[in-house]
This record gives sequence, structure tokens and C-alpha cells, in this order.
Amino acid sequence: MQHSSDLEALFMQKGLRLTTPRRAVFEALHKSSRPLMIKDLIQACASTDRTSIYRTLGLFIELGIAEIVPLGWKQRYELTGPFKPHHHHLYCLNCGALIDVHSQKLEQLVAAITHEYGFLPAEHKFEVSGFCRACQGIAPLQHPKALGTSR
Amino acid sequence: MQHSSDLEALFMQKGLRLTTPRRAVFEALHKSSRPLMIKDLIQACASTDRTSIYRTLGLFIELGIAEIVPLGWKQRYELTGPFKPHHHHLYCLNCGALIDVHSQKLEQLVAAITHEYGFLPAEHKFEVSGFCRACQGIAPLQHPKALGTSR
DNA sequence: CAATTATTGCAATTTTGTTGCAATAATATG
DNA sequence: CATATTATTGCAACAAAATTGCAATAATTG
Repeated sequence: MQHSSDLEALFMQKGLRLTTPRRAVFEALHKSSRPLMIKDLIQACASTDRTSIYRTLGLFIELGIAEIVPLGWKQRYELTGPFKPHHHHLYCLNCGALIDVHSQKLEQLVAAITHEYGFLPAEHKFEVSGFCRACQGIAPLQHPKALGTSR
Repeated sequence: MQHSSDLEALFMQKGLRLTTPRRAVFEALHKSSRPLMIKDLIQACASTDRTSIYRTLGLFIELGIAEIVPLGWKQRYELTGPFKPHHHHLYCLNCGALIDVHSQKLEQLVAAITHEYGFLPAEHKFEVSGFCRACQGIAPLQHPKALGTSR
């Protein structure tokens, strides 16, 4: 992967070790087109202990290369920053579809709002749930429970 | 509380029963100035079973009178809609301070973005984490772990 | 190669969220 | 008012998510 070198450079620079478990978590996240639930990560990194996966996620988040994506009741995890361009999601409550959104206006608004309060932003979350074009009219209004990553 | 009648009216209208557990969850959320973690809710509604609290939260969310607020790794729960005006948060990673944000521009942006995709929005989340005015400079960059509701 | 430090795996535990079902409480019906 | 119906709850058991302490291991430094 062409990203390996960037990742190695980042870890080197911070005096951190790019170990097998960390590579595994990174690869699993990188391969996926959508944010992964923890169970999917654990499955994908079968030879890595749960604990290390959580610790790695925490580290990635501190480094700004991963983030928690809150969809429904469950957290999901996704790469961001240098390895997957920062974006947000439209989440269909009926079919689970995820639409990636890149909005320059939103980024500007974050800057404007935080500036107003003298607040120094580190990261921000923006997620919209509702109904995608295909599911409108058909869909019963409900709260997302067990919509898995597969749909 | 002057809200009781509104709540009763809403439940009546939907053919739902405003029972003791539901009142307890509502009151706990209503009394709190910040979103509550589930453990705080369970503590506040000591005479109500966990299961009923979760079911009540699910119901409130469907009714649009409560929402999940994702801060750090843990979900929190807060009233919204008719009982607490819709808003978002700036969350200080150092001291846990929460600043409420009301932004008309953000609401407009949600409409604009979703319209672009033919997406029908039901709800949206917007949370910014970083450092409040007081904590800038002092604060070591870290990820929020066990910042309780009390700070 | 020895000493130091970073990182991991393991086991145990805690916290969070879910499920099925019988008991209960509220409401409607005759 | 008694009974039938339905909504809602509590309980117990479980499943999933996340955390903790600690000893073992791997990498790095001197």
C-alpha cells in the first residue's frame, strides 16, 4: 500500500512503533469503505487482542488519523486526516445506506462558531440521519437499532 | 413543572401512557443542564429498571423529544424539541466543559446539504471537541476517556 | 549483550445495551 | 362494576462494548 510509508513516517516522527497490531487495525479501517463497528474490527484483526484494538483506536484518534462516527446507538470507527479525507455522513434509517459528504461550508462554519467562543477546535462530528431518496415514502419512521455494517 | 401538561398532551395524542418510569426519565433529563450518561440516568431513576430506561429513551428519541449526544467514547442523552431547544455543543477535552451552541446557519446548512442528495433529514448531530478559552495553552492533547458528567 | 522503554496479550471486571416472558397497570367494553 | 384487552413494566439472563492491572514480550538504547 502506498500509505504505509506515510504511516511509518508519522509513527517514526512521534517516536511510536508501527507494530503488527497497529498495522492490522490500520489496514482493516483502510480497506473498508464505511466506518466499522468494533465487532467488525475485532473480526478483521482476528489475531489481535481486543484490548490492543481499543488502545490502537485511542492512539489513532489522538494522532488525528481516525475518529469515532456515531450512528444510532453504536459507535463506529473510520480513518480520517491524511489517510481518508475528512468527511461526514448521511445515514438512511431504513436501509442503512451511508452517503459521504464533503462540505467546505461546514468546515468554515465550525471555524466561525468556535472562534465566537474563543474555543480551539480539535475535531468535530456532523452526522445526519433520515431517509435516502430510494427509501422515502416506503419507510416507517423508526430508530436505528441493529443495522449492521453490511447494509 | 409547567412542562408536565405538554408532555401529557403529547402522550395522550399519540395514545401512549405517561407512566411513572417515563416521568422519572423525563424529569432526570429535564433537571440536568447537560446530557447524561446512562449510568447517571440509572442512578437518577433508581426505582426504575435499566430496561425501562432504555426503552423510554428509545421512545423519546422516536417522538423527537430526546437525542443521543456523542461525546468521547460514551453516548449521552439529552432532551430536545419542545422541552429543550435544539442545540449543539462545544466540548472541552481538558476540563469537560460544555458550551451550548445554537446556530441558525448550521440548520440551514443541513437543509442545503440534504436537499442536494434528495435526502430527507430526520435528525442531525453536530459536536465540536477541543479546548475552551480557559484550557488553551495549559492543556495536554489527549482523548477524552472518563470525563464524567460532573465536570 | 544488558538495561530500558514501549507495547502486547491475557484474564478479570465493568459498563452498556438487548431479549423473552410473566406480572402488572391502565384502558376500554359490555 | 366486572371482565377483556392492550400497553407497559420488572426480572433474569444474556450479549456486546469497553476498561484495568499485570506479567510477558519485543524493540531500542547505551
